[in-house]
Amino acid sequence: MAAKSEETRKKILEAALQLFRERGFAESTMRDIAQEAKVATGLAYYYFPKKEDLVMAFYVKVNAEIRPKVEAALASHGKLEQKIRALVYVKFDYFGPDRKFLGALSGYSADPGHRLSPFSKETKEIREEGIAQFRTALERSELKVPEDLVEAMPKILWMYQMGMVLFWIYDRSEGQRRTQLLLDKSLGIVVLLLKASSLPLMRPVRKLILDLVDVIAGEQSAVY
Amino acid sequence: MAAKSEETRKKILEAALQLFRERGFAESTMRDIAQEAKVATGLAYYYFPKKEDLVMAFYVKVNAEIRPKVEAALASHGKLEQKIRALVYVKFDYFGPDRKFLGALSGYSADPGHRLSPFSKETKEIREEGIAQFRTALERSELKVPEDLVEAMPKILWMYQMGMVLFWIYDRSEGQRRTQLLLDKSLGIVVLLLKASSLPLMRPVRKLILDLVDVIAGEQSAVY
DNA sequence: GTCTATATCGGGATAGAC
DNA sequence: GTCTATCCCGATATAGAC
Repeated sequence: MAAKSEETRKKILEAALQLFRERGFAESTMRDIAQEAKVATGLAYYYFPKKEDLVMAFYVKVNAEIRPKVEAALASHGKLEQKIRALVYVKFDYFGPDRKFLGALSGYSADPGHRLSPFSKETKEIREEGIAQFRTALERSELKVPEDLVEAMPKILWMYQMGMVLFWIYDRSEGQRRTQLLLDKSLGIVVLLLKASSLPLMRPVRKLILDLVDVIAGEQSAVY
Repeated sequence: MAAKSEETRKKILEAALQLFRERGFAESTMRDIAQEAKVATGLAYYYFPKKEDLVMAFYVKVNAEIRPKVEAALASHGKLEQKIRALVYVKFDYFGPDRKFLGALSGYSADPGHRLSPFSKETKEIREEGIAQFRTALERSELKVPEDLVEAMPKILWMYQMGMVLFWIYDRSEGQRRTQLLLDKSLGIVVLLLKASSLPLMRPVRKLILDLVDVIAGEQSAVY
């Protein structure tokens, strides 16, 4: 029975997240975290050998908590555009209080070699789940995705989402209006392009795009 | 006559850059740097109050050193595509030995609020110069840029370059072949799109794109 | 103004007692 | 599993020599 242990672990993680939210990642020391959780510093290290491990735990927690919200978003009626928008807004809503914290993390985002990067090996499972959300959105949409794009299109949409989230993180306009604007103006184009890409006429263009996706998310990459 | 002082400053900066190259940014301590430059730690701080200041000095140095190479690239005959490629390759060639170092810096790249970000206020001058390179490339090209795109197009190309450089930084394939592939495959599309955008037919699309650029590089943003 | 030597503060991480 | 005490090291400040 690991109930007690689970309890302590949770207590520490929660204290960490609270501090991360309040002050940001770098500004929260392991000492502070332990103190906030009312345990000894060493104990925090017992459960989370590195400060980064707290972040990984955060990722996993987020993923679990967000799942039902995503499912609700996907279950909604509405066209593909609405579904994509809903998926993105689930993240904005959920991460609302964590913008500052995410800002600190996004430093790692560019480096696929870093454990905490959304493109790393270590976050692969979470990433796959994120991509799957868009796969589902496409499947439940009015769009007939041509066979050769079935694999790539969810990845492209996931990347699009990541871009939006990154922009949102650093969007200092009140209520992140600029991000909303960007989403409004770009989403239409994106969906239009997806639709256009399905025309038989577009086959050569599709080939080009697929090549690009292959290079970016290619075998040798840390991304896949 | 500040010759002596200049000398010392240069010595420290050079030592720093050497260590940054060899071990990376975080791994080089001010102690190490001072030692490498054969001066006391305090002196390094006298010239560069924060470690970041060494990086800003690096940016400025790079900018000066790269200028003649850029001019050579722009003077070359060849079509727009060749000119863009040449501009990007100037950076790859120059930064070749600094890939690891740049990797550490690119952590800041996403945050426009950070001094060292290529999108920050503090790096504005350098950024403007980078954008101007593409403006010149366009002016000297066969492409007739429609009036309403004159401002945005160099910015778009600069962003494209930044993307390539970022990809290159983390490209672990030997000789960064994957980046070359990506450049080969994407550059053609980019130029094609630029050309297509000039057709009068495309006016509504242009409007959309300009709106997007406005939002991304908008007034409220840290970027402009 | 230029430089050295030394001190301080704080944070991640660990060893070992209970 | 949990705690206390401590280590190690980095950034940075400062006192004061030249």
